[in-house]
Amino acid sequence: MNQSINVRQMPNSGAKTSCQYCSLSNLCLPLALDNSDMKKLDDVVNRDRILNRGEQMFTQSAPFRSCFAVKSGAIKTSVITESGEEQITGFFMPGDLVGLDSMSDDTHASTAKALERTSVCEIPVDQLENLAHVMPDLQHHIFHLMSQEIRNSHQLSVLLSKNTAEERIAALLLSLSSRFHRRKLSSTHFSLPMARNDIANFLGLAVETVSRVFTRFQNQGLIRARGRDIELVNIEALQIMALGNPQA
Amino acid sequence: MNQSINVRQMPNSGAKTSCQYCSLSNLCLPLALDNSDMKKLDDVVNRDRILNRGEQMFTQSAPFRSCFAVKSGAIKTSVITESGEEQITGFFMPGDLVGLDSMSDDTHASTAKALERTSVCEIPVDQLENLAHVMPDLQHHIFHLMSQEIRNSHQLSVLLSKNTAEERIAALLLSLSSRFHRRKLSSTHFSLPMARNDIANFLGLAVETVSRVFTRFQNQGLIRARGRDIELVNIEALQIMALGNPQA
DNA sequence: CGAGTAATTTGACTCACATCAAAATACACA
DNA sequence: TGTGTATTTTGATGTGAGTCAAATTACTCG
Repeated sequence: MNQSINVRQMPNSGAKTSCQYCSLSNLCLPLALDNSDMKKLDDVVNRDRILNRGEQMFTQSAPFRSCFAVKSGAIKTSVITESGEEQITGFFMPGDLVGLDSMSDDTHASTAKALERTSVCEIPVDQLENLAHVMPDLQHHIFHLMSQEIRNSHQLSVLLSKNTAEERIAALLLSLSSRFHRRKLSSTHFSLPMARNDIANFLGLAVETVSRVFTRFQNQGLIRARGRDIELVNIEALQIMALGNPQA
Repeated sequence: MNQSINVRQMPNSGAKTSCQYCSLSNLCLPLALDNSDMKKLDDVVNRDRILNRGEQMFTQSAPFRSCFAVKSGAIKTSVITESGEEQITGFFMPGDLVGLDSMSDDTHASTAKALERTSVCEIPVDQLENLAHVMPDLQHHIFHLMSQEIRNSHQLSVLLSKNTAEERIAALLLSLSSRFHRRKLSSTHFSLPMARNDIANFLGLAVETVSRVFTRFQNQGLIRARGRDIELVNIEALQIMALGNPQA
């Protein structure tokens, strides 16, 4: 709507930072692009849509018109089964692209909801597709992101079908840790963006089980947890834990 | 099983049926293309690679150079965890495209193995990407297939984390049924391409559980099963079963 | 700040499915 | 066509995590 505004980028809150100057450009779509291509991308992006905690970014079955890049905050996506149950399919952090599971379909395959106050860039898909076929690197990058998402989902399937509650939670903590790390944040001390309930749902566990495992990990000196504040005390032990029983 | 009839009508054995005359063109890549585009696709496809049962089409971590379209037979893909366990991530039937989880990466994210004698068309990715640049419809179609695969995997996650053994197996049988149907084969009487073991692995169950559920279904008059030969006797009941407990 | 509500934790009990063991079939191939 | 191997089935038993219930702690907002 207002892509012309981004001409001036000020180190100011609420400023419309162009892709070129966005601190996430090394994680997000611009990653693959040279400067001139980035300008074109810039023009189709609607910046700074803000979502409050709990607010939906899009809803399953609603018309699909845009993907969203997370700028700050965190998003969860979930699918609702015919019997009405929710299954969280992913957590998205700054730099991640949300909505790829609906690419080239006309309705959303999932629901996306903000876990905290979150700002996103909206990228209309028709324009993204147009750009992609004049910009080979962009097409390549989208293929890459989508295949990455397939792989993530396969990893989740492995976790769900092969691992114990402890292994799943250790794996999730380590995954979050490495994602924070890639964003230049502490990999050992961070704040969980999601509630225990969401962790439980994502990992196919009961909330009570998640809670119990957290306290068990704490008692074993693997982590320190106060609410959402998490400190990974013994990463090596967590890694061994996450691997599961290696003799199997 | 018998789309090979089309192959036969071309001169000499090992005949290269063009995409244009392939009976699977309405399921496979050509679906999205007009005649002139299809010719170009045709030129990059290596036809009629044959795999015997158990033979690997590609292996996890091996260099990724091609996707494969299944012509006849069946393929399973699986990922191997660091602890050496296999998780089957999908079953692929004629018309399906295998290898999308590795698109735009340089190594395969999974292993693909033939469940029975299988023939495939090999499509080099670099050429596929090049074609996609110049053919918007092809690009669009690939996006579509990849997002479809993300969704399939999400569905699997739902199954693994929310459903009982009976519900999972009912869902799998119905999924196979509809896939046979789309290929103009009987939706109520078919031969399972995979062993009980593969079903168990895919659905995150023990073989013994799969076997027990099959006999239970048979005793309840839902199916008739003799080895891999399956007849769906009461589809409605299976559908209700697959939905899971609706009051939850 | 304090009341009301939501999120998290803890405990007691249950059960669906895994595991272990072994028999019954099916299948490959000499 | 028979023999050895792999697959499938059936039975007995154990357990990890779910469920139900209730206390505790953390938030929200007037």
